[in-house]
Amino acid sequence: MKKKKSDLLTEVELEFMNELWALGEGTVRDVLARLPEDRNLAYTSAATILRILEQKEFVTSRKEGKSHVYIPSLARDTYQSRTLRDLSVKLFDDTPATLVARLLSDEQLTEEALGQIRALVDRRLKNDTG
Amino acid sequence: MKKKKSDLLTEVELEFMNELWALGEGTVRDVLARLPEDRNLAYTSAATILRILEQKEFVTSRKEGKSHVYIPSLARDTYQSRTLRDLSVKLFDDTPATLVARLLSDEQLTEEALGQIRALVDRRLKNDTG
DNA sequence: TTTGTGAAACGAAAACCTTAGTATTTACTC
DNA sequence: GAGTAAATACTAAGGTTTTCGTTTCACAAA
Repeated sequence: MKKKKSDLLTEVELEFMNELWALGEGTVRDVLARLPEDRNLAYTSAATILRILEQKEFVTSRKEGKSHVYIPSLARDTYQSRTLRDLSVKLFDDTPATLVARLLSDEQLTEEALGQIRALVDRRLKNDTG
Repeated sequence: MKKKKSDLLTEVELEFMNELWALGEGTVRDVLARLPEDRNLAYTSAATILRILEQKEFVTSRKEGKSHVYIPSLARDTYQSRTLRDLSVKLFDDTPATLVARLLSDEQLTEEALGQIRALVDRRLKNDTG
């Protein structure tokens, strides 16, 4: 029996994964350097988070010199999909169209974003039928 | 200075809010009755969750007989938008088009859902220009 | 060999979430 | 008013998350 327990990242874990995804891979110090100026997180705290991420198998690591280099073990795309599916189920009655509807109803949505979205939908339709 | 602290519901809080949104309003017993058979949550636990939701101002309540009737104090739509904005920022570089792209790339997306999404985008574009 | 430096490992405190047992209050009945 | 059933309030235990200090370790420098 697996423990499963959600597969989703916590707030801080996501914060760290975002930096690792941007870097490709990195040490504790690499990640820490990318956090906002006012984040002020102790080195040991960052190390702990990365150790936990490894334990949860969101990253792997290799030894390089005296440091660990951490590497994401799942792609950002994959995690994005997973998150959207989870959100769909929990808050949008498992109906992606409702999710898009809500996104489109956001007043702050720019004209540019709207155009991009239309293009994406068009392309996806073309690929399906053509 | 406000406390802010995220404005987002926890897992169980969302579970309860979903029932309240479906009901319009309800007592502890009403919500409990809607939870899945195998949920097996004690009455007092459910009461605690609703009390917490009230304390966090996600619901209000009025006294009716000897019970409290709980009423959502924000619409589901509103919370959906809030969640999407949060997710956009945290996982999609604040670029809603990327979010839609990921949604569309989901293999499990049905033809029907795709059609609905296209219709939504079209309608939104028409309303903007016309 | 001792000392110094940078990193990892360990342990744990503080905050918050989830669950539920016990005590108290409330509204109704006799 | 006393009894009773149902509801709320209180309290706390156990788990997870976030944070960081202390200790240990490896290696280089004196």
